Amino acid sequence: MATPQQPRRGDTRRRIQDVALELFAERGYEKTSLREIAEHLDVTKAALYYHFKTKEDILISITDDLARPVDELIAWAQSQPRTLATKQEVLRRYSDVLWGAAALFRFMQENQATVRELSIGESFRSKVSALNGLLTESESTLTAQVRSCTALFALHAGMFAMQGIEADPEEKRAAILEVALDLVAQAEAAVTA
Amino acid sequence: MATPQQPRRGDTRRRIQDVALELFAERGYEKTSLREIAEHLDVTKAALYYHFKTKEDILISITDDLARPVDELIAWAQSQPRTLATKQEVLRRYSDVLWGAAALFRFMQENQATVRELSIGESFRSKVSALNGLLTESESTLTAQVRSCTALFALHAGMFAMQGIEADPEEKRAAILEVALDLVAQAEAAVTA
Amino acid sequence: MATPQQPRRGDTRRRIQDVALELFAERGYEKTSLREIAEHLDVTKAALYYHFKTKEDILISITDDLARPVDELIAWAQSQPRTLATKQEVLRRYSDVLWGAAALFRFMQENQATVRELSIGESFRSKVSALNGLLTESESTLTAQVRSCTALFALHAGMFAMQGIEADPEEKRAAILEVALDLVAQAEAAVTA
Amino acid sequence: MATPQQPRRGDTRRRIQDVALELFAERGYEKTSLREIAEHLDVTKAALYYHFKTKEDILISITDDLARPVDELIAWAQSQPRTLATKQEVLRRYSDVLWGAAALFRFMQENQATVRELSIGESFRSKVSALNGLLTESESTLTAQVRSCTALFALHAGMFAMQGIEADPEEKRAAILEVALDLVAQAEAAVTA
DNA sequence: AATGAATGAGGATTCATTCAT
DNA sequence: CATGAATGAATCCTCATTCAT
Repeated sequence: MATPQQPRRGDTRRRIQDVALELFAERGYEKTSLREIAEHLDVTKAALYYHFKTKEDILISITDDLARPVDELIAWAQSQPRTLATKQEVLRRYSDVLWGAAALFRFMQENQATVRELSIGESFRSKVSALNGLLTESESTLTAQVRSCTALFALHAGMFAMQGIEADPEEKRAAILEVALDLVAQAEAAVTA
Repeated sequence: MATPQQPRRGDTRRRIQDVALELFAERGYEKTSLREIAEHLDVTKAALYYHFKTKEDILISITDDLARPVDELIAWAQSQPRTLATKQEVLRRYSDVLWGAAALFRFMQENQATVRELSIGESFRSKVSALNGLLTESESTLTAQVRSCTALFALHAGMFAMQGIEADPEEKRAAILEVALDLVAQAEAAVTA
Repeated sequence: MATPQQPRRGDTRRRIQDVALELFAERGYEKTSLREIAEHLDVTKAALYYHFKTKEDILISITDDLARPVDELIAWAQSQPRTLATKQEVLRRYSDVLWGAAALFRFMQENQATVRELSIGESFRSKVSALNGLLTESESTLTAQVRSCTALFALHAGMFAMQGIEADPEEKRAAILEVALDLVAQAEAAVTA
Repeated sequence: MATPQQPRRGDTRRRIQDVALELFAERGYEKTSLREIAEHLDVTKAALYYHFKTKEDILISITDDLARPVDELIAWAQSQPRTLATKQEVLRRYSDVLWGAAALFRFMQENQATVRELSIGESFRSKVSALNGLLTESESTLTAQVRSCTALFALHAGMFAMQGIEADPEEKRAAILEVALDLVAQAEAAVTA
């Protein structure tokens, strides 16, 4: 039965991703150097290059792994009827996805200027855009569209920006979701009315 | 008479601020080098240092100039009764402030990770926090609090993140404000009820 | 076989130290740029940073290596009786140490203003001070104390400042040592008398 | 009459020299920037250039003013018989000169590496050399020559390097002079014997 | 699977100096 | 008598990346 004490073998790749994401989210992409990442892992910079072609590649690999659920969510939603129930389920699931990979989404939100110039930028933007499209009916009121859109951003903002509100994290998350659900409901109401 | 060919003459300091903010907002703070700024202005890097002590100092000076209205708004709000009307007026004025210095606030939003490590980070955070405090009643429902908070972020997000919605900018801005106003109204209703 | 054409191979670190010390002693610490050092070695500036964290670090490493004998001398002297014989042996050995790392001590002497602001400054000062304490009896005449002190500085000055006197280096060194030995003898005599 | 309150007029040139010397002696020539000097005087860098052609020029002017006594001393000594009495008087007067312009000589001693590359370097070296020549008889013993030389350096070292010895400054200075006088006496004795 | 040694490009910053006003 | 504005050259240092071993 192996030596569990050992710093694991073979999973270096994942450890790099973990540390990199942590640092990227903490200090920003540009301000995080490969030297830092390597030092945190007690490895050489060159070791990183054995596992990844470039710095950007590390980020891409992280995104590939962690953002897949968003694609799955979009795919699922596209196969459903465009009802209020679906939209609300999208929000519920999106909330799960967001909290499941909080570090990555925090990173995306706090490094938008940087990410925009990276290859993942476009793909991320298009995902958010797709989600938005699923929630919004382009023929409805401008106000209704904004409401749907806001529902989405409420979830985003809720992850980190609402630290002013003190409450049990899970309760807070529930409250945020509630507000978001309500927003799409109102948006829908405007159309149906 | 009138303005001669070269627009330089004492206004270099302001020109630096303008170009810097433009580039910071466009490409991010870290990725914008002083060389770039200097080249855009057709000046030497050293000239920048005649006007500002450090790179960060350029940003600080911009913030000092452009974020003052936020402080004024906060001061005003603190002298008003904590009624729904006040809160809605805060949102209206904040919307004006935001659009009046769009580039700066866009920068702040898209470079959060960077800004957090800069001296302006804390001061910006505390301003948003103060505004939040003015909109939120800490003894009200969690949901109500989230709603107030969301009103604020709707304005923020509205500036750049809602590009999916195609409409006349002014109309869109009005719609966003309307949603925000509605959110605080709903929050207030919960308390009063 | 034997040493091939290129003498590089793991000894880069030492080569940097050698060239750096040479240039520091020749042109002064501030006036010696890392570019110069790199060029003398036919390496990139960045290579220096692979081996040393900072410019000051290069100097520190040199001092660590070359000033050790002084510490050993101090330690030895402290384990001996405070007799004239011991003091004279201290001077003899110090003379050896000084001439054994002439470039470093020349540097220290000719860059005092600079060194004072560097981390090695304090440690160097304290070494000289310790040596002085070993030669001087604080309860003896002021003149006697000055004489002991002068003995030490005669050795220092002798290394470079006495170029006016033309003579065989070794003979000159012997003469300087003789004068120094004589000075402590006179100092001691005053006490004993 | 007149306004003595005023920050003096016309003596700016001297004030620059004073501040410059103070800073040069304190932090070293290279590490003292013209900006620093200007700031200490509450003037613009450009103002310095009104009074002096270059940074080096400031130092030259200081040296010209303060080192003149050394030239006078040398001239006087050359007109005297080469007796022990003369040599001792040279030391006495040199001690006065040294303590009369302590900052300058401290600077010279602690910035030798820098000074060597400046135009004043050669002139300073030649003065010390001339003094040495006046104290030393080239046909005497090597040891005797070293003794004379050491007498001179004892005075130099005495100014700053003997801070380990605690005593009233004037008494210390007297003791140092005594040791120096004694050294040339011993040197002379060897020849006469 | 990883290291040791190095590079080239570029970063922010500082300096002595100039000159029109 | 002095300033305000600017420059060109240099500084130390950091970074992502490479490659032979």
